[in-house]
Amino acid sequence: MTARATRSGEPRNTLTRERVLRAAIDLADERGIDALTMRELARKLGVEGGSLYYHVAGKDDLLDGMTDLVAAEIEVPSGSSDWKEAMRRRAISARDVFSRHPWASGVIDSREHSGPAQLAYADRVLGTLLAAGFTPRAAANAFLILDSYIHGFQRQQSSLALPEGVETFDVAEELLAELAPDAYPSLLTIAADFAANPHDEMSLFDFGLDLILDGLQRSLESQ
Amino acid sequence: MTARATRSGEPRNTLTRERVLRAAIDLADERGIDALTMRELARKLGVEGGSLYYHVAGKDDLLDGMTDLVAAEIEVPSGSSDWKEAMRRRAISARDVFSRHPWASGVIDSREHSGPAQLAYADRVLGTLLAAGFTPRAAANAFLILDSYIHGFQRQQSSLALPEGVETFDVAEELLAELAPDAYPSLLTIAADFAANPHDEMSLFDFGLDLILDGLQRSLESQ
DNA sequence: AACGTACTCTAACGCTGTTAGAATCAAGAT
DNA sequence: ATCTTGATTCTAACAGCGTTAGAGTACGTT
Repeated sequence: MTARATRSGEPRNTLTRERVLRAAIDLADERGIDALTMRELARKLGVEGGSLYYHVAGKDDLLDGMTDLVAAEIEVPSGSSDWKEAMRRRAISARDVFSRHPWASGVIDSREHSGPAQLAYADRVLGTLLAAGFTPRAAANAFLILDSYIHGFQRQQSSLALPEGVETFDVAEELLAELAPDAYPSLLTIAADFAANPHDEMSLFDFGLDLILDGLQRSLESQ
Repeated sequence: MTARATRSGEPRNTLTRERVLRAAIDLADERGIDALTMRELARKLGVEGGSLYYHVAGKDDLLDGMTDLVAAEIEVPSGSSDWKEAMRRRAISARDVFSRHPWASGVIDSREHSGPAQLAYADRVLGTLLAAGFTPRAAANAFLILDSYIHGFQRQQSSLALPEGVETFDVAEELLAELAPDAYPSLLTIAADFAANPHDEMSLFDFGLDLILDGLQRSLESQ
């Protein structure tokens, strides 16, 4: 079973930190973050549970490595003169990445260690804002607002914060109307509107994104 | 030990769902969400682990109940004519609540079921926005942006997303300067600025909050 | 051919959430 | 007073989790 030809000098058939992290990301993508267990990950790699600890310090280290690899997927602004367009592009890129890895947003939120890719990402974003004329304090705040929105949007996509794991707005509307007709009238109005006028995910995201970017621009001009 | 006088008709010395939830919140407040284990919670209540399952369906139900109780602490807008002031007040109230219960923000984010208090909270907020003239879609987006900012701010307060669990900016500055002097220049600039000009938490929060509220008002006027 | 390092396996530890059934308690009915 | 009944808690175990120490294996180097 381990009879793999070793003709070339490259290490053959042996695990790597990178391979472990990639497999972990795949597993979390396919079956959810709760299915990511050390033994299950080992099984996916054709290896026994304890063997992973040679390449990874523990599950915390595993999660940190995964999130940093995901952060590296986010397209980072590079020398663009238009800060607004640069922020829009990186926000949309981040949204795409988090949509490919739905578990990542929540894991990043709960983790306190940042890897090099996350630090580089933050550094480039903040650098773009500073270059645009934002004060350090304003740049930090702009970064916080934008990133919070991206994460919040991802969380909303994952689960609409409505009872019983409802997924679509029309189902939510029915459920609300039956369960408590008069208890949550505004919630019902919103659900009904979204059920009647379905928006695609992209335009919904852009709506809030442009609002934030315009607000940031105005605060920059009056600074 | 269980010899408690039972003179009045009230149930004496017996557990309640409410009491279990309150004790769980206290435990999470005092020793962190990771210390909240069924056995530890039981010990705090002077009872054995399995006994909790008579009052609570499981740990998921426990967490859902806790978050809903916390959500009930948030001051909700009531019949105010000024939507902006109402939103500011409830945002600040929410920030205070999440600052009293630092674990709550993360738990709410990772949970998909919303209890009655959370639904009522959302309903009142959305109702205020709708009454102010926001379209359903704009109201939903405003809610998302504001709530994301509140959660994001809380997360930033809990951990500044800098390496090694750094807490204050001046320590972060030193660490960055030593570890990688030229790797993250903008991050260093920000850290240096915050170390030199310490802002209190409140003014930092208000800074971003006002920016968002102004942006929302503008989008309402041009709607 | 033997060595030594790099990698993996095995087996166990303590901890977690959860459950079924026995035990206990409080109190109303007879 | 005793019996009965239902509500509440205890006991003991289960499977699964992350983690670790030490034994085992493979393989490039000498």
